Amino acid sequence: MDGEQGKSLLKWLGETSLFAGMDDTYLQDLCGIAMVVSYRRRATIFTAGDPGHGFYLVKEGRVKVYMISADGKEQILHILGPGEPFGEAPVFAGQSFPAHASALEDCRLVFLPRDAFVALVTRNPSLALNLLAVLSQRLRQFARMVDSLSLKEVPGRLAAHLLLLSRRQANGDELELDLSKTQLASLLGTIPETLSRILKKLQKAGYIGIDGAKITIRDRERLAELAEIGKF
Amino acid sequence: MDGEQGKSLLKWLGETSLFAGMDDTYLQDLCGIAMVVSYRRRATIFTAGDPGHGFYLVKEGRVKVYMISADGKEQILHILGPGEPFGEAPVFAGQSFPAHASALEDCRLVFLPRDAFVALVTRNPSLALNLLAVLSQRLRQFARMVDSLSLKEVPGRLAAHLLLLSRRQANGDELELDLSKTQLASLLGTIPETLSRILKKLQKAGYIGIDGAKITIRDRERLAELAEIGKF
DNA sequence: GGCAATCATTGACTTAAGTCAACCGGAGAC
DNA sequence: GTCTCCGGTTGACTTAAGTCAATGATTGCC
Repeated sequence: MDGEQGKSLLKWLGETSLFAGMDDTYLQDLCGIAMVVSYRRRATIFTAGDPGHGFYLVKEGRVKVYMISADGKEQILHILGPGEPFGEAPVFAGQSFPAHASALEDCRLVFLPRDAFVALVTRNPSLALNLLAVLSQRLRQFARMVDSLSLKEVPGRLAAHLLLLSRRQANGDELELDLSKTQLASLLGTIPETLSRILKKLQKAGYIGIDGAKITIRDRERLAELAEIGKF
Repeated sequence: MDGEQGKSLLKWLGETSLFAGMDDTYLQDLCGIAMVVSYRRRATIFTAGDPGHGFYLVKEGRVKVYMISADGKEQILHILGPGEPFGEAPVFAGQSFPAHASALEDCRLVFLPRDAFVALVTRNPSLALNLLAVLSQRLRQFARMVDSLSLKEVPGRLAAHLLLLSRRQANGDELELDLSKTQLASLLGTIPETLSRILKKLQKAGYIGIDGAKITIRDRERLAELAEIGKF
């Protein structure tokens, strides 16, 4: 690894929420074990059942983690962007990856091999706490997801997602879908046909305006209620 | 806290998977901050949104962690038995409990207040690793649950659950449901009526025999296939 | 020991959402 | 420039599973 790259990688790692506030000496160790890898759009990063010899941090691009049913239907579990880690479960709970991961866009990832990383965690309580925070946060997301899949209908899930995007993008009542509708359907636990119909239904009912991937929230009040109640 | 109880609590804590292999000095600290609390069957332990000032370990009895929809339908996220922790998410990801918890049976819990516990984790890398393992394991469970809710039909989920119970109880092809059918329905993301019909359907198809809460697996092969494929 | 309350089962009906198939339109390939 | 392919949309139809209601079966409470 050349010095210039090594240095900027160190700086970058220190800015991720996982390693924020860590001593430079530790970050140096980290850089020593880190490997930067690239994947093209649609490339498979790992598959359920693969032995997990380490985990990843997204440096550039976006990644999806998902499950596939026997007949090929896909359910996206997470979308990860720059700075976010994924594939950590097998690092601490032994075994293998429980899900598949692939690149949504061309991307660059940092791979951290398991053993060296575990050793680092052992010597570094604040890193352990950061990790615990990340995993706890993810458990929370999963709980919401189960709640939503089991107790809400598609319109409710969609409404919740639109409000989430709106909050994230902080652009008033305007927002832009950052996934293809096919991928969004998979994230919401449905199929493109259904998503398409429900978007239109929400538009007809005056909840939203649609212009391609651009959505305008027209009645935030009722959209929030729909997300809450879960039924249209 | 009297000496006799304090001593046995220490021994008990040392035997849980979370604190296994921890030094007695640390366990002593732990006992110092632990509080044993009792709940009657059906009692609420915490509610979604409650500030999480600590987490719990089940000492005796069983606990359910669940979500409730606006119209009262329940989805069980976990069932916890002796030795298992719950409510840890808010300890590390700030904020409040994301779900509800209540006692399935009269039970006795150990409550560990947040701040003292975090301090302990900081000084104790092996505890941190144990915790990371527990949370990772739970993430895995959640991934399976999302998979199952989104990509499998009720018969598939039920088949998977029966096989799980059979493995856990290790009693050949005989197994006993350890939850009321209403609670089982809630765990599988359905309602008692549907569960009842599907049990009967599996019986008619020769997959299982039913005698109250006692189930006999009659065709493990096809049951496994059903669990895998997810469709009847 | 009998009454109330909860749990389980069954039937008739409704409905959300999936399937299958056709079609449109834009992006990129040649 | 035209062709192909993929993503999105729409319509007609099917189906798994939920709702509502009634009835039994158990459990446990005075």
